[in-house]
Amino acid sequence: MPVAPGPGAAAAPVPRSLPEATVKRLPLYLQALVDANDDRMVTISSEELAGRAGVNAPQVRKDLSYLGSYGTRGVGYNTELLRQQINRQLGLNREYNVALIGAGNLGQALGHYRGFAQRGFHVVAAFDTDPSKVGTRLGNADVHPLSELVEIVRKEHITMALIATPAMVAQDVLDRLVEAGITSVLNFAPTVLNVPAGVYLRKVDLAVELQILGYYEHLRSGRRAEAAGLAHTAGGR
Amino acid sequence: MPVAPGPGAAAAPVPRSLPEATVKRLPLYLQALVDANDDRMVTISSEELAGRAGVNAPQVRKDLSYLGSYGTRGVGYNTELLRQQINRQLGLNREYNVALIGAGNLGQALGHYRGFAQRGFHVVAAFDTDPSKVGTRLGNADVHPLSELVEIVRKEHITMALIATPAMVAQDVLDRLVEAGITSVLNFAPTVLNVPAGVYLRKVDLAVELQILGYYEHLRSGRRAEAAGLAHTAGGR
DNA sequence: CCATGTGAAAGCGTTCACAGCG
DNA sequence: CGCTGTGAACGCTTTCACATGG
Repeated sequence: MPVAPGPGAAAAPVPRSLPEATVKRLPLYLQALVDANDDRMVTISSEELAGRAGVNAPQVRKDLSYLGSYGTRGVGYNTELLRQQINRQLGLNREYNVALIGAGNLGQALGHYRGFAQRGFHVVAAFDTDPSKVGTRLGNADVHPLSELVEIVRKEHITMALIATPAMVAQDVLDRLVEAGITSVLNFAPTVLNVPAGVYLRKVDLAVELQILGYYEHLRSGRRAEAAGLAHTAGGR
Repeated sequence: MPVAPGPGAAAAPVPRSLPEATVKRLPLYLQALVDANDDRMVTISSEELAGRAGVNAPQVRKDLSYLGSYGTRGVGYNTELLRQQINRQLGLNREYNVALIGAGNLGQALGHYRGFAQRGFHVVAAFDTDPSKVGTRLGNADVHPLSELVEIVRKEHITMALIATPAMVAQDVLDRLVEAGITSVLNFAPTVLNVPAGVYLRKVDLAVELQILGYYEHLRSGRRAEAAGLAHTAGGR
């Protein structure tokens, strides 16, 4: 429905809006394609790609159809071509400068994580209020006092930020980030944050993930007890 | 894809199967209720709860209706009662023992994270192959060699695991966890893992989160460039 | 009178079956 | 002939409007 590439849109209809669910899977396909390339595969079928990405084949074909027709019927997709197309769609053919706020447990892990730089996301500056952390080095970034945030974000052309602070200060930090002109934020603090329109905020809550896991564990253990005919008082545990 | 709820589970008293989307939001309501309790609120409306959880009011009411009727018409929900009910539904009225595999950057952050224990998830043992890490302490857990995994998991009654290893070894680690009888796993390694039926596997991929963020950043910057003469006010939320 | 609880409608996302094309 | 690309069916989620009951 949103397709029909009009006349004149020959080379690069790049930023077309994709379904959110598809966007979430594209990085998986990308990784699978990189792996397939390492395995010297020149072409790959939707079936094979699906297996490597952990989804099913019709899903892969539907998702890829949103990008255009980059496959060859009867053959499959050219691994390298498809990789480039997904890379382009995701905007990964350029580099991003990222700020990291909070140099505690999680902040340190994020600052040292190599997976970010490998994909073009460079943590170029870290911030913390703790004087004993300021001045230290975190991965490739210096740890600055929070008071310098706005200044440094602008000077270093930072467009994205990771919030890894305690929940209490997360909203204050976010407000400063917005003031500095940042438009994309990944929040690891377990709290709801408010952003003005035009800023994209995404949340990762590790404790929530565990609680979801706990629900299914709980559900299953309840079923196991029932299956054994032990409605209640199912011995110990 | 992981563990279909499955039919046949009719009216069971406590562990009734909830829609997956609802399960993901219950932890948010829980946190909002704890906060509201701290603010001395005895009752709370769906409107107020929605605001604190970052969702909308009809969504809250629909979600809560799956748990039963714990509200009072014309008044709202009793904060403490609702908190208990959600707690019970999520299976958080008991404690879980958790294994942490991988004591690198991310593993250390997870091992020290206090949010887990606060919610009843206790990391009681950590594992790593690196001899320099084995024997050290990580939060409340000792770091053991990976070879002792099966033995210790059984001895410590561990039912859940966090995989924070390099992608290369994640499948091997998972196989051992399954062998040891673990049924719920949260995987932080950026790779697709295969589990037998009956084991619930959930994945958190930090690089993927950043790539999704990058897509929307890219999309927006493309739009800004296009916004030469087209007055198209932001219609987002 | 007010906010909950809920059918019904609308909106998305996934799955399917097969037409289309190399 | 094989695998892609896609319209259409299906199922899950969200939204809405309002009947319900304290």
